[in-house]
Amino acid sequence: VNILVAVPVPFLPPLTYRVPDDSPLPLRGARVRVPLGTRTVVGCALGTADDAESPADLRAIIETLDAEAFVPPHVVDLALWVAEYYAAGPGEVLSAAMPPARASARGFRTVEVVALTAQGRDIAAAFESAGGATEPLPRLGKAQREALTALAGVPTGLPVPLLKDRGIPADAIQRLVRRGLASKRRERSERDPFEGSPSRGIEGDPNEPRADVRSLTPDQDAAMRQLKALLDTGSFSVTLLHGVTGSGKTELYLQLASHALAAGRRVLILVPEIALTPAVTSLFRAAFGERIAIQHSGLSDGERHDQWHRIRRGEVDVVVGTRSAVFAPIDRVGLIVVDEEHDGSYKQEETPRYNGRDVAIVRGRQAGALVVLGSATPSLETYHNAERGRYQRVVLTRRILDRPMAATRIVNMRDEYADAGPDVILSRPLVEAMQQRVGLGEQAMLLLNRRGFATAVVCRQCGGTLECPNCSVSLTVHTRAHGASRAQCHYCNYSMSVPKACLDCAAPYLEQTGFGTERVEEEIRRLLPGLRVARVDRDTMQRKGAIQSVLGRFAAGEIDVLVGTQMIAKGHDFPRVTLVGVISADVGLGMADFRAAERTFQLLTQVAGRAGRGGLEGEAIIQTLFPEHYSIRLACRQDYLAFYAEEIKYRRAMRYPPAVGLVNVVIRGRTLADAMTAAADLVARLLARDRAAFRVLGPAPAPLGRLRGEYRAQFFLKGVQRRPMRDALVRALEEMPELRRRVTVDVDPLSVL
DNA sequence: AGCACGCCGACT
DNA sequence: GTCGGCGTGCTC
Repeated sequence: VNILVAVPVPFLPPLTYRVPDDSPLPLRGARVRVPLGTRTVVGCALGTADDAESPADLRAIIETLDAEAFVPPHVVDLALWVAEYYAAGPGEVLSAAMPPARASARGFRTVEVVALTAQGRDIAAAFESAGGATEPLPRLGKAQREALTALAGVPTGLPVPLLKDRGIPADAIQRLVRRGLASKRRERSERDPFEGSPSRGIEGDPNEPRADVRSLTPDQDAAMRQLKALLDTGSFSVTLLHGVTGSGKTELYLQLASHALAAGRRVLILVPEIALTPAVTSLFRAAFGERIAIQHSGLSDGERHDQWHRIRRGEVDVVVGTRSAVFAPIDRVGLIVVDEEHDGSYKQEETPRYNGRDVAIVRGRQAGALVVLGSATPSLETYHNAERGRYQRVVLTRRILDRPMAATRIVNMRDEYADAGPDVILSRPLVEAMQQRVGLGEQAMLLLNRRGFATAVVCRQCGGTLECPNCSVSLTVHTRAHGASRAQCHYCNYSMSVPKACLDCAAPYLEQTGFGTERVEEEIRRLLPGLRVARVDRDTMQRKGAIQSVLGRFAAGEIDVLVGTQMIAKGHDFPRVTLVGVISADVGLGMADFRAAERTFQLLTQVAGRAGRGGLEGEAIIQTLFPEHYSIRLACRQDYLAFYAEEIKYRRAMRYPPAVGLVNVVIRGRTLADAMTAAADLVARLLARDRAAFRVLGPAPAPLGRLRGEYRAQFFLKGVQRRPMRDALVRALEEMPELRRRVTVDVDPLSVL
């Protein structure tokens, strides 16, 4: 008998293996150890193969690891659906659906660490004392020598990812290992922002006793009745729970989940990446106790592994987690909640490029479950589906306790520039408001979606900007601990010290322009020296526990003003925050991305909702150069319906999603011409197959024309149906196997940059 | 000439 | 992903 096996290798289709007569037949979903090339790997059995179509000389499986299904068969179905829809390999999707492969029972997240062997250290020393060496030195390539030097001073070794950052290819490390000059080992990783007990940290707000929220407002109660009725049908449906920020959606999730459990069905709750703060986690734990599993990105491989098996054994009734939890191995799912369904973190930005929200809907259909999509600012896709009657709609119009929305004020920065010069970062109204609020013992949050100190270094003589040598972007200036500053690439991590003179024309007139969060922090300290300021962005959050520590101090009132990127816009409740400032609402609006307005609207609405969540009245101040832009104007009025009406018009006119389906294809090459030629070739083959079902736009150089040293060409497929686009694309790619390594296919892309 | 690098195709 | 094969170019 022959079986099909999904192997954990990108792009490989299911492979056929022979099952020896004396071996048991692996069931669909069981793990099997199989030979693959010169290695052996663990794959997932998909079922018996059609013997007539199988070639005669098949290799045999080595071992069947599970007597029953390991991955539940319905999750195998789901994974295969995802593989097909997103044009990914079945093996790589199933890897996402399985617990991490090499996890010790109670292990931690691991990294590979390379260290020199005794022999390697001798060689390194010999290289160091270069001229004097009489020993015959081995011939080493540039890459290997760099690795050797990097490792020479560190007897304990360095993590592989770190060496990669320094531009040392994995291949060179492999060569050193094969020569016996270095060795690799696996080690616990220290980089774990959530490490420590997930239930510790900021607790729920003591000012908001649980009993207070548990009794539902009339608004919530009406919504709850509708949701329960839908759940009680026991069949598949999708509901948009459209509730303004602060309207108490989480409480509805909890009660609806209890209702599902009472009916003997299980519950899957998906949340955005950043949302699983200790506060939220403890809320769910308090409600469901032991029979809950919480999965977030900070779990170690070992913890993930343990939880997976707990769920698989049926010991868990509620799974709360980020996008990959959509593959959780639970049975009898009756309710799937996708909280903040519009959030970008549901989309995986590497293969398989699935959207957890959309996969949740497919899983709901498969399981006969109610799928609840919750948001204050639904994605255009979701609202469009609700409008067309494909989804139900349940609306929460009022905030709990009838709290007013924050008063929102727009500051036109053109006026500020006219009055106070072009270097203004904080407008006078914002500075005054900060001073006043903090004076009253309240707190402020300032948001700017741009890291770093300055966004560019410009030469005043030749007008050139300091660019990344590997990517087509300008370098961002970051200040370091000792006051020194470095110019850094946000895409490839390249960094250099800020030069004193222009690299092109040697003129010593370099100017730093544009500002990021670091500069904002400095500006507040300069203008309001008494205030206690802290910053939250990817740069300050490198250390584990850093986020929790800063947010904890902010919650405790030890910080007056918190500056940050959108990391601070989500998921946290700080009752004493009465002022939210948006430094530049225009970041993003200028981008050549059809979702720019939607993202801006969502962010501003969300941010304005941050202010005044306690008993105090809140205010939001939004600085912008385009006060008349509809996404800014309507976000200030918190008018989703008007925004939707405006935006959907634009999407229809331009034929962008949700009016059409979109597939983004990026092709990389060593030169732009190389990438463009390959892209044009692919497009020609696509159109040769099918020129009726979709339109092709491009190819054209990608907006980020060069990335990590490679040139990128891009084209789009637009069509009402996804299938013909995907089919034609997959077929055309099969004709050009040499492109396999250079192509990225993104079905339903969120970002097209 | 000998070797390392890096690209390319194969993997059932 | 990972391996081996192979063309190209560097260095002795």
